[in-house]
Amino acid sequence: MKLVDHKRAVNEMDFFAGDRSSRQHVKVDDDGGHHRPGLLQDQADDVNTGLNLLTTNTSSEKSSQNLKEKQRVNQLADVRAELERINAENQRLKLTLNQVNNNYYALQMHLVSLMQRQRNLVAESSEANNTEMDRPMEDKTHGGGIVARQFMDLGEATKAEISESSSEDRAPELSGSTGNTIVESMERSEKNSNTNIPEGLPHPPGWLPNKAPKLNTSMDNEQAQQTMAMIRKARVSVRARSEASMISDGCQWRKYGQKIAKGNPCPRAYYRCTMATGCPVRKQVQRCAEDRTILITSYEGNHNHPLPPAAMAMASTTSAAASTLLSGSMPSADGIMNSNIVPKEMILPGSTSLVTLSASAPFPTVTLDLTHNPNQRPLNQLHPISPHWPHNISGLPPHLLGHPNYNQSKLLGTFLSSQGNNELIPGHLDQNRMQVDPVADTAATAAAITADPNFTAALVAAITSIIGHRDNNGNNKT
DNA sequence: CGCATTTGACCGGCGC
DNA sequence: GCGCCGGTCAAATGCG
Repeated sequence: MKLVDHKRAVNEMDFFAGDRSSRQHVKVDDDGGHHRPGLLQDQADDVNTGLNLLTTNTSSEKSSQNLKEKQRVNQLADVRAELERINAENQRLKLTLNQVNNNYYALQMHLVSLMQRQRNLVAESSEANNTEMDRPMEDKTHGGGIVARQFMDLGEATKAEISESSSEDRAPELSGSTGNTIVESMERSEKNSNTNIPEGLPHPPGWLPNKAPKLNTSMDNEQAQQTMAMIRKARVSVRARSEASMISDGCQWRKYGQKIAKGNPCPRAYYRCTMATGCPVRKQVQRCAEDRTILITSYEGNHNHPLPPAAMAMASTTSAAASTLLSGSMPSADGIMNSNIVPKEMILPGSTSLVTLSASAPFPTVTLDLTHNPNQRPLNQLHPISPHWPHNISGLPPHLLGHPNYNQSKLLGTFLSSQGNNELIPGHLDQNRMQVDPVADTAATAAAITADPNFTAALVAAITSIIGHRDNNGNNKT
């Protein structure tokens, strides 16, 4: 019995899944309502026409009219069914198109990074490659400076890529394009790239690799771990004036804790994203001690699920900002903040928002200050617009940064590669030198990070999304 | 009754 | 080792 049912079901499936022309032939029989596959529309019309011609008395006229009406109803039903089918097909095509787009951009990113690497190879071919072997021990001997050193070494990251195979480790990533987050892609990278460690590159115990995801180096797994850890730790804070207890960012949050933090009488609330089970994103909400009308919201982590449009801007901003911040050649947060080259705060062009790279936090933090009005710009404000900012990231389609499913490690990697291109970054950056001044280098990078038009675009998108949820008085609508 | 929030306890990191 | 602090857990409580 079940077998028979199954067979029938399959037949029906085949019937509806048939090609369009045969589907169009499906008709509902006038009297029984039975499906009559194979009956052509024009044939039905022919029947109809014939009946009309034969009508000579009123009863047959009535019946023919009924038939006509029934046929019209049936035609309508057919059209509706066809519409639904086309809609379904349209949805499938949309999904396919999205996947193709993702793959295309992934490939584009890969190509750009390969070209970048090739350029670096050519530029450095004349220079001696004599520092790679010593660096790990050197790192080890710099007591207490491991983390800082990780950032310092970023400047030399591209050099390490010289002797490395190019695409093997990245291939799975590229073909996949299914990763939603940096973390996910890093985890995949970790799985894919932990073999064949060259003998010439020892890994002393306690040695910590560069933050930069070189993606195809022999130290990929360690670096991936480091980067993952940093990305998990990286934060984006948003300061906004709001009377509401929470700014609306389009995501669903569940409160899991509240604390009175030191130095602020206002309690800090802890939320986790509940839009998907296991989503690692957390956020903290706290009022500013100095100005209770200012709400400070900190985001941490990357969503592991697609986001509604309302949440996309913010989420992409947090992850983009975090990855951008982390991918920059920062010697350390302190290195940036202590540098007299790099501005501590910058105003986004075209907006009144303040972007701060935080040094005090134990992890990299980008703060978007939306509380300043145009007439109250703070000190140290700059407009670091750089027309020469690496085009391989600014050339990305704007929606890419906001795409929740885009594998952001590619942005990370490509962006990193761009750090080594001295044609593109004006000023202090010259990564092709063997000796890189880490302070000047990273200082310029930090400045350039914030000057990145795409980064600012993402920030502006986030700001817009927030402002869109606030009324003229700065209060949340929700 | 189920779900969300509250709140005290607990844990790990860090500085002294 | 100890205390402080930030972050998280989980039982209790509240609410629709």
